[in-house]
Amino acid sequence: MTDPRERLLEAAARIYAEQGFLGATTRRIATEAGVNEVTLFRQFGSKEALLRASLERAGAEILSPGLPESPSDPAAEVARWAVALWEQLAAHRSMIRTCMGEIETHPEIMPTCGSPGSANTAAKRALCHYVKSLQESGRARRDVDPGPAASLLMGAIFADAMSRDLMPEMYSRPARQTVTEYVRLFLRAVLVECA
Amino acid sequence: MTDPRERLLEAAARIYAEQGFLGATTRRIATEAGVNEVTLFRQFGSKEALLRASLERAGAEILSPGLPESPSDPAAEVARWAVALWEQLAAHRSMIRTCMGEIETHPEIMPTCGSPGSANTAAKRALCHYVKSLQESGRARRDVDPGPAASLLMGAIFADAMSRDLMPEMYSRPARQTVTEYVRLFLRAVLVECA
DNA sequence: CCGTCTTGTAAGTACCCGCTTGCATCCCCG
DNA sequence: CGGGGATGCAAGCGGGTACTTACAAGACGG
Repeated sequence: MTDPRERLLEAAARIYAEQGFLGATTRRIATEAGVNEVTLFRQFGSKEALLRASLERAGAEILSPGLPESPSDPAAEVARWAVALWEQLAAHRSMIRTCMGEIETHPEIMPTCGSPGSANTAAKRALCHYVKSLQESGRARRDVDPGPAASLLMGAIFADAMSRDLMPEMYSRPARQTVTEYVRLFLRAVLVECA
Repeated sequence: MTDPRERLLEAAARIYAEQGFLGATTRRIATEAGVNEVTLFRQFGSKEALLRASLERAGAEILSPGLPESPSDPAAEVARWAVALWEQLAAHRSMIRTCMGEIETHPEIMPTCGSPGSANTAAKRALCHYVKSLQESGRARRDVDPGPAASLLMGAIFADAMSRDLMPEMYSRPARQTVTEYVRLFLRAVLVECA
C-alpha cells in the first residue's frame, strides 16, 4: 500500500487507461502516486519500462470466466459465463480501449492482448470447447463452425462492453438483459432443438 | 488537391488515426501535408480546430450500407449488407480505434460517433427496421427483440473488423467467410423457419 | 501597375517532456 | 549506534510543444 513501487504501478495503469502513453507523463504518474518523480526513474529506469510492467500486471488481472467441462444446462451456463465476461470487459473498458487505440504505435508495451494465455483467447477457447461438447453429445447442430459461432457471441459482448457507455442511445435495454438476449439468440442458432 | 487547406485536413486525419491527438503534432501534420506550419495556424487557428474539422469530415465519409425497404431474400440481402458494413469499418479501423480510445479525454473533437445521423446508428436503424419488416410479414419470430438482435450481429461485425488485424490467431477463417457465417447464425436465430 | 491576399521563411515565446545530478534525510539491520 | 540503501528535494539538461511575430515573395483582379 505505502510501497512506492506499488503505488507507481497502480497510478501508471490508471493514468495510462485515461490518457494513453503520451498523456501519461512521468510527472503526473509520480504526483498521483504521491511519490517523487525521481523515485520513478530509480525504480523503473524509464517511463516505457514502468508502463510495460504496469500494463503487464493490469492485463493479467483480467480473468476469463470458466465454463463447465461437460455441458448440462447450456442456457444457464452460457448466460452466467457471458454476463461474467461482459463485466470483466466493462470493468476494464478504458484500459482496453486505450490499448486498442495505441497497439499500433506502441506494440512493445502491450500486454500481449491476443497471444495464447491472455483472457480473451482463453475465453474463446472455453466457448469453442463448450460448443464442441454440445455437438458431440448431439445437442448442438453439427453444421455450425464453433469458431465463428464463438466469435459471434464474444464479439457482440465485447462490442457492447466497449461502446455502451460511449453511445448509450444505441442500446435500448440494460446490459444484463441485452447480454442474456445475446445468449438466447446464440443458443437458438447453435442448438438442435427448435422450440 | 494542391489547396493547402485540403492537404492539411487530409494529413491531419491520417496522422491522428495513427498517432492520436497528442501524437499528431502540428509540425508533423504540416510537414506531411507539404505545407508550412504557419499556414496551418493561419487557416485553422489552432490544432484543436484543425483536428475537429478534419475528423468531422473523416467521420462523414464512413457511410452506412443500405438494406431493402421490404425484405425479399433475407439471406442474400443481410449477407451483402453485413459484408459492406464490415468493409467500411475495417477500412477505417485505425481511425475508429483511436477515436474510441480518446473519446473520453477529447470528447470535443469527436465526430459525434453515437449521435443520430452517424453511420453506426443509421446501420442499426436499418437492421432493426429490416427485422421488424420480417416479423410483420411472418418470416421472423415475434419473440425476438429487434434491438438486441441487431446489436448481436452488428457487435460481432464491429468486433471482428476492429480486432482481426490485432489478433489474427483469434480468427480461424477469413473475414468474408466469417461475416457470412455470422449472418447465417443470426438469421437462424431470428427467422421462423427451422430447416 | 498597384494593392490585396495567400503563402513561405526565420526566429522566437513560454511551457512541458523524459531524464539526470547532487545532496539532505530517514529507516532498518547489524 | 553506526552505516548502507531507499527516498525526497531542488535544480537543471536538451529537446519538443503549440503558437506568434515580422518580413519577403508570388498571384490575381482592378
